[in-house]
Amino acid sequence: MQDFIKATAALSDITRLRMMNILLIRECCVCEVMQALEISQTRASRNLSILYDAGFLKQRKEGLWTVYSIDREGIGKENKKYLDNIIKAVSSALENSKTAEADIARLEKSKRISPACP
Amino acid sequence: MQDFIKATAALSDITRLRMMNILLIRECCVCEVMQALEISQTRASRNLSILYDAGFLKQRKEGLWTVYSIDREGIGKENKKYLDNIIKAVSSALENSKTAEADIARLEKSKRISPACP
DNA sequence: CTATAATATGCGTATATGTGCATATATAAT
DNA sequence: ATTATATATGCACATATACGCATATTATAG
Repeated sequence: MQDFIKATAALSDITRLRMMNILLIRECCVCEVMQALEISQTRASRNLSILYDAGFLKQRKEGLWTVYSIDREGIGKENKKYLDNIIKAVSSALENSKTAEADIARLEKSKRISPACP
Repeated sequence: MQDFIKATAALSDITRLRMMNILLIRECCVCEVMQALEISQTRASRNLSILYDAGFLKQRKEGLWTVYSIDREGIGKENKKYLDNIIKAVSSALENSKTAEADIARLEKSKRISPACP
């Protein structure tokens, strides 16, 4: 029950919903999320952590980058069945949103920043 | 998108989740909710309103009582498809919760208070 | 080892949220 | 009308949340 509350609390924020929206398209490092949503680094990092703690995302380090993506395996687990239904709800909630569309448009131009991308 | 945020915010609270739990069993007036969850009148009324505003409940007046119940028709509507998935998530989140069980046990003894029940 | 770059985090602050108390509102009975 | 009862709501307060700024941490490159 507490896990469910954590999950719904994580989604009841527009910044994090927008993050789910672009992550449903493809994995992103923090700086790509910043670019797509046009938000600060702190804000991106903090909110991605919250989605991660709630069980929606997995993360991996790739050089200097922390890459976040939807944790499809974790979400499929029997003891967290509700996450699956929540993700479906997220998808249907994002339909017809101008903001969500604009984020995706910017996502397409977003790149990992500088030095040398793998 | 704002509606979805309202809906998830409504569910990210233990009191309101417990309310959904008992309302999934049967409709209740405010005083029955108070008894089942052992909470104050203010708390019951306020939180039921929040669930109502979020689109999960419908209400009707029956004499002095305000009776709340899950709004199954509203939830089924095409433009609020996500509510359906959220309700499924609620149900699966409530499985194996001691608190939820205790609430149901008390719900069975809960009655509309005094004068003359219809 | 030092410098640089991407991300994480401590802290302060503004705003939002949950609650109880007291009181208002509405309905029904006398 | 007056009274009693179930529910709703204004207000105050304590706690939680979201954010930016500055700084710490982690990893790469020279």
